[in-house]
Amino acid sequence: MARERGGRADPARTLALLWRTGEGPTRGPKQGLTVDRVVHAAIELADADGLDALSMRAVAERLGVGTMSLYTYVPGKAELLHVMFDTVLGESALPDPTGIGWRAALEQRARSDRELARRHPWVVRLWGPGLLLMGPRLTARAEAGLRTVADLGLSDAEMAHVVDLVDGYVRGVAQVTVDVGRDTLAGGAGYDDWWAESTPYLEQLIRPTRFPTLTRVWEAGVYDQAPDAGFELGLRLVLDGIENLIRSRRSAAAPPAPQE
Amino acid sequence: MARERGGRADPARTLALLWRTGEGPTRGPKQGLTVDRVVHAAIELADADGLDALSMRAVAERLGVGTMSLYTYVPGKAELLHVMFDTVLGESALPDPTGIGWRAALEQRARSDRELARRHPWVVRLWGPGLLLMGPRLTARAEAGLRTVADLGLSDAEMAHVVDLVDGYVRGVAQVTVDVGRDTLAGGAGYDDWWAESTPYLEQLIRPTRFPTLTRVWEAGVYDQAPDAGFELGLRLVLDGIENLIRSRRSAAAPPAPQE
DNA sequence: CGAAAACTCCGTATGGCGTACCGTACGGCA
DNA sequence: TGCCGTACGGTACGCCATACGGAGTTTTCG
Repeated sequence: MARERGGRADPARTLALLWRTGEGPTRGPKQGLTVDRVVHAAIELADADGLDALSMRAVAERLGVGTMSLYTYVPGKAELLHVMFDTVLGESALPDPTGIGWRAALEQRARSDRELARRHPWVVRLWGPGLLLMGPRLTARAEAGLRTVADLGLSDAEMAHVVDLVDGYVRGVAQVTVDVGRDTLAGGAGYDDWWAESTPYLEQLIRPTRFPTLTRVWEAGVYDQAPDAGFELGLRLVLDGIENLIRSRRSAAAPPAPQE
Repeated sequence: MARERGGRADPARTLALLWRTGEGPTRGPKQGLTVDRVVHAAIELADADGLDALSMRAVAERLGVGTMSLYTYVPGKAELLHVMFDTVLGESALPDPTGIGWRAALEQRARSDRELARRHPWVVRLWGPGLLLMGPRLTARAEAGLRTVADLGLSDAEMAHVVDLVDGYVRGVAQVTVDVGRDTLAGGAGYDDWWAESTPYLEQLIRPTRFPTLTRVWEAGVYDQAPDAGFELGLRLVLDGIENLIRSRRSAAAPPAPQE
């Protein structure tokens, strides 16, 4: 009939895992591991060898237990990934706008996220796409983000969208920056290897006649820069856009207020 | 010694596949399929059942051939995904700024991409993260994008960053919008099912005392909206930011020039 | 105090995947 | 005509997540 409770795809069980609610068993042998040890082993493994190398076997081996023992602590791999994600989110700072203002706070938030993505390249593969479960850290992030832009004259929806915009921007840059390539790339060759080896062919295919602007920009060396060279510029533009919005909302609320 | 040429992870072979350069064999039996038929079968399959259901076996079955026959046309699954991606990119329009201006052109580009992501939810999983190979459509996109913001007084690098900013924004929204959940979600339950079933637990965990701003916004119903409700607002802010930049560059270059 | 119940650990097995290998049949070219 | 490169595809290998069930351990209850 209904799916067995306590198993996989059970919101109650998964949320209890994320929030570390739920008491352990009273009967039976002592547990040799903890959820935390499992999660941290998985995180270390993902940091070292990438998400694609993260298998239940590998995690179990690193912990010196049988593969199936992990399923005592975690309902399945999907849930493990969710907990890994929420755990590592805790490393990103949640700056308070009091004193420094909303713009500086959002900027710090963005930079902190970017460093998180550098430390743990695999998070960007879990962050953007797919369902995000509200674990304690993600919830704290959401609260802090909204608080940053509260009391600026924005509507509730606008507050949420503005924070999402900044977060999404950082995620987008991280996705092209971070060497996720290592995971995805066929053959195990590095990003630079592939790029270097394919350049001669590309230069033959991308003729200046058909792609004049692109070749001009290419030859100007723009694509030789680090792929996140535009991070600062983009962040500034995004924040400028937000500032525009805030100013317009403010001036609408308070009639006598010349701009600039 | 060196990896066998013509095999996998060979840039020459992969690029030839993307650009449809490279002549077929002269000897041997006639080929029963074409690269195009393979790619389109794979695209249909991904559209219908999601990326996770896309296996070489499934593609072969849909085409009525043995699994291994696919490897005659395509070096491996990774390369097939690259070709699928570049193929489907061709569906997105590349608006010309002449007449309508750069802002309207970028806006159309953004909207067109968003519809592409709706038609083929799986593209957002290939788009952002990982290495993007310069196939013909991606190249055309880059050219068109740069052309849109050429001659506005921006530097070459700024042109590239500005286009990337808009593209990245759309990708970010698409990633949270699109029902990628179907692929990733454990247990096969729908997004709404999961959300509905987990809400009571969430409301117990996310106490108003600890997360006052979040609960206020939550209770205002902001998160009941479609997840891409902020698309229009965010796009406007991003374009505003770009407009700021362009204006500042213009006024710096040409001293006596009233706008409009 | 003994037995049942609840629990951990994990060996084994199932069904998926990508793809290497190789035998067979084909067909253009010498 | 015969050669040899090629297409096709069966089989097999080594991964993966994980279902199932047995053996051993601890708590609880009769």
